[in-house]
Amino acid sequence: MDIEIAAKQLEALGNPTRLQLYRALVRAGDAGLPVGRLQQRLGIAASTLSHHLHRLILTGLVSQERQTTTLICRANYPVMNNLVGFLVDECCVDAGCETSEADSAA
Amino acid sequence: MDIEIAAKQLEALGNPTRLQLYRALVRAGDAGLPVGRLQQRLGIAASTLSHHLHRLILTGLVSQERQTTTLICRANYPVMNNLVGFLVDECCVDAGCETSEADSAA
DNA sequence: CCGGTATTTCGACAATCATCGAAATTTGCA
DNA sequence: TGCAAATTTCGATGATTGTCGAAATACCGG
Repeated sequence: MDIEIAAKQLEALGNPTRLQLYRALVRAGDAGLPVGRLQQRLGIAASTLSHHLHRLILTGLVSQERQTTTLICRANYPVMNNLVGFLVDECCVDAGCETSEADSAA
Repeated sequence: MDIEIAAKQLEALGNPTRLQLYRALVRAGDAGLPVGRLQQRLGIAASTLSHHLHRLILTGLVSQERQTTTLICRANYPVMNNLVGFLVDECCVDAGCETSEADSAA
C-alpha cells in the first residue's frame, strides 16, 4: 500500500463532516443511502455534501450507483479494510501492540 | 470514542509528511527516535518537523520524553489501537467486512 | 557563567479547504 | 416535449494548512 494513498484516504476521513458521512453509509450497510437522505441526516447544504462525497469517492472509500432518479451511495468496505490493514501493519511492525484500551487522548 | 477525536487523529495521520513521521516512529519501536534524527531521515526543515510533531502530540498519537539533551519521540500505540478499533467498529457494524484484499483505489 | 547543541516559536506566504447559495445539469415520467 | 425532482457545478469567501528561515529558548558540560 502506497503511503501517499493511505494518507489521502486518512485525510478524507479526517474531517468531522466526512467521517459522519462515511459512518452513516457504513451503518446503512449494503443497501446504501441516497444523497438526499444523507443531506437530511447531516443537515448541510446539498453542494457541501456533494463536495465531501466527491472527495470520498476519489479515494475509493465510497461508491455510487444510480437507481432510477436517485443516486445511492455505499461505503466501499474492502478499501477501508485495506487501510486498516496498513495501519495495523505499521503499528505492529515490531512492537507488542497489545489490544488494551487507550490510556490518553481518547 | 468521540467522532470528533477520531476525525482529529485521522486528520493528523492524513498528511504524507506526518504519516511518514509516524511510520518512522512506529518502526523505531519502544526505543523511539530523537527529533534530530527524524529531521535527517525526512529531510525537512526543523521548524516544519516541529510543527508536524506538535500536531501528532496534540492528538495523543505521539509522546515525547527528554533524555539529557535530546527529545525522544515515541508512537503511542494504545491510541492508534483505539483509533483502529473505532474504524473497525464502524466498518463492521452490520456488514460482512470480509478481510479480502481491496479491489480498487489501493 | 559561557558556549554549543537541540528544539521550538515567530512571522510570513502561497496553497488548499469548508461552506454557502444560485445556476446548471441529469433523469424519468406524463 | 416539457415539467419536476435529485444532484452537481460554479463562483465566492473566510479559515486553515504546509512550508520555510531566522530568531528565541532550553539544556548541559566545563
